[in-house]
Amino acid sequence: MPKIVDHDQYRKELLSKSFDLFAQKGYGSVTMRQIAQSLAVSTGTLYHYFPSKQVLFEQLVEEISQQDVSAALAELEGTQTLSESMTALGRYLVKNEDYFIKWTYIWVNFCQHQDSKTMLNSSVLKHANKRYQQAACNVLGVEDPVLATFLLSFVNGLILEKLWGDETIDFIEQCRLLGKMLMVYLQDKIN
Amino acid sequence: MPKIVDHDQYRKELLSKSFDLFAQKGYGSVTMRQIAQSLAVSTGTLYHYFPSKQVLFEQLVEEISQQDVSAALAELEGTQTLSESMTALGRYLVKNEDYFIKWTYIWVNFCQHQDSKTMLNSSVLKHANKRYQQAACNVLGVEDPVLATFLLSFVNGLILEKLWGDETIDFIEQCRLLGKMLMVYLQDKIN
Amino acid sequence: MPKIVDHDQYRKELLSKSFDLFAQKGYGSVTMRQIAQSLAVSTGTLYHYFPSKQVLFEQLVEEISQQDVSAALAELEGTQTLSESMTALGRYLVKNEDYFIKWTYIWVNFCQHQDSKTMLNSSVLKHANKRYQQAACNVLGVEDPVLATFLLSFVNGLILEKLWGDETIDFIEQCRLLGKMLMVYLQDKIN
Amino acid sequence: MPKIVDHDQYRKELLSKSFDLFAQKGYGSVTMRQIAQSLAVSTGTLYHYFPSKQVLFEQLVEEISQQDVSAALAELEGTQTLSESMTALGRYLVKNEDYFIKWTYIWVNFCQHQDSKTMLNSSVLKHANKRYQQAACNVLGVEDPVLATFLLSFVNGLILEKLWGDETIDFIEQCRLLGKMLMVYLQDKIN
DNA sequence: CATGAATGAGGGTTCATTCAT
DNA sequence: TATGAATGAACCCTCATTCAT
Repeated sequence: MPKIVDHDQYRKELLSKSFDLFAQKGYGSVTMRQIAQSLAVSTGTLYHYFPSKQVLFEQLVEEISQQDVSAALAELEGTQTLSESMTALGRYLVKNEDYFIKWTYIWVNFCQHQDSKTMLNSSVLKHANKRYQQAACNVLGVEDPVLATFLLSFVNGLILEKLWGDETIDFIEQCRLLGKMLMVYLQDKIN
Repeated sequence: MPKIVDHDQYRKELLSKSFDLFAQKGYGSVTMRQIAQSLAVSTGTLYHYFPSKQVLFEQLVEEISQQDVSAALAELEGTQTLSESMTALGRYLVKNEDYFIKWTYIWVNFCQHQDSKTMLNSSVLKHANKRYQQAACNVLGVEDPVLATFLLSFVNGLILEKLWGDETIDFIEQCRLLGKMLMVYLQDKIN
Repeated sequence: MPKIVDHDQYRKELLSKSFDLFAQKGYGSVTMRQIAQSLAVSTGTLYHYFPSKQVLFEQLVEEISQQDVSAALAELEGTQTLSESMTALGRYLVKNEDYFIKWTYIWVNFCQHQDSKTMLNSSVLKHANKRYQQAACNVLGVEDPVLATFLLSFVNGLILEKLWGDETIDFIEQCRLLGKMLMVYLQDKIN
Repeated sequence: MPKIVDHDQYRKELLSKSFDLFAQKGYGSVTMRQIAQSLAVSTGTLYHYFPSKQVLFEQLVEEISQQDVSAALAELEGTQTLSESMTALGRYLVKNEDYFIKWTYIWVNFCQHQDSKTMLNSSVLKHANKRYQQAACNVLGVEDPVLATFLLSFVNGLILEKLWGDETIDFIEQCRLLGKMLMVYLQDKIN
């Protein structure tokens, strides 16, 4: 009977624990020792689960990208009107602000390392993108890719502004504004 | 008499030339040798102008933040209606897409290194923020900070989506959509 | 299970092996690479055992200062008269000439680097000093600090003269001279 | 008319000003920039007067070794008895303690660098040695090389003890002790 | 003569990675 | 499996030295 019941699960555990470190320092500035230390394992063990720093990072990104968006979006369900949805979205952003900022750091880091190499791995990016598009459509209740992109961009931008240290930003206020704009826009479109 | 060099101007020249490299590789993954090589100087010379990699990077960020936003935004002037403004904005983004993506990489890298240290330097961030807010108001023709933030977030988000490799995004289409939404929204507000 | 190494003992082994190099070249002129090479390890290994060149050197000094003086002086025991003691001392110096010269180089280097910094570490110096004083008293068979200092100074000076390249110096002759002087002096004091 | 009346004199001025720096930091740890700065000239100027750091140092040593010993020893003249001479010697050491310590640092550094290279330059050492021997004979009033070496060693040793941080040492007391010992010794020899 | 910008080899130190245990 | 000692290339940075002005 091995000590660790599930090799793969332990691997994922290590990945999720290394998330913060990569987000805070950036890929190029974290060392394998630091990671090992923060995971309370030896470097040898780290290399037992991941063949290289590069791969570790890529698996981390993949892990993030596979976290089920729909599950998260369940929180936004049960809302009837667009207005309610947007308010819920605002609250959701506020609640997970830290996570989203870290998430943004990691993705940006990942892309920064991708475009200097083969963009083969971009499949993970593209796949993630699709799911976010779909999620946006669900939230909006409209199957319009342009509008979905609009929503995603806006949300990304809000996070980015926060990441840049603008503490005056009010996610809820902003989302409410978006809600109003969407409503009058869609209304207008129908007429 | 020493070699005649305008020390400060040369320094700025080196800074602007190092922009691309930092954007492509990220702070932690660029080496001083690479920078020196891409600037066609020796490492010694690099250190003659910058006391450390850290400082070089910080000065680069400062340099970027001091590039005159208003001059750039002059391009958007001469537009009469909001609709025209937004279309112009879209074209502007398309034209400078590469620059904005690099610009985003650099700022994100900068923030990533800041928050592990004293956030004292955030003055440069805050200052830059203010100017972007003002620029947004100018473009909108409305002095509403919430709306300005809305616009900025949206634009940031668009860039970010592009940065993430979504090549399907159409800046012009998105900006036109934003234009429409703003119009009906502002109209509705008046009534 | 890791490689089994007696970390501390190996550290001391490395220290004693680096003694010659520091003595020959001087602190500021030895490189860590040279040290590593002469110890037949990699620089990485060197840094595994010592956090810095500075600390390596300081530990070397400490190691030297802890070498048991009394054990060495046992050689001088078994002598009955002052005259015999001094002759023994002379032979002792001749036998260990090389070591004492190196020893002097190292201590001088150490002091040279101390006085530009906090003299906190001087504890090691003071402690060593005391033990040498005591050893001098033992050799003299007299508990007179002034006389002890006299002896120590003389011995130090002899080494120093040798260090300076004076090959004509004859330790035994000099020590015999010292012996005579001490004898007539002590005799005279009694009368 | 050149700015500097006498090239050679200016060179010596630079040398004597660099004395302290070499003494404090040690040959291997001083940089040409530091020297230039402390001399308030540019590195270029430094190299105008000295072809290399090595040569600068060697010339410094030579300069030291050529400082007229006899002139300095004039202070000890006018003493009648050995006892008086020794007391004068003690005062002389006290007065010039700092200088002698620095002097020792420099010489030790010099030797440290010599023995790893060709000992050709030892001529300067040998020459200096001879003059010190002669000076010692003068002070003693006896033309005995062994006794001269004895005196020199003792004085060297006193300085060395001070250099090592032993602040309890009393040069005058020690020299007086030496005086007594010499007296009874010489007296005894005659009988 | 004097300056200080420029160089690039080399210094101290770190790091991803390997491997004996 | 798990460990951490070991490696050496590569990192950031410094230095003696050169040379255009």
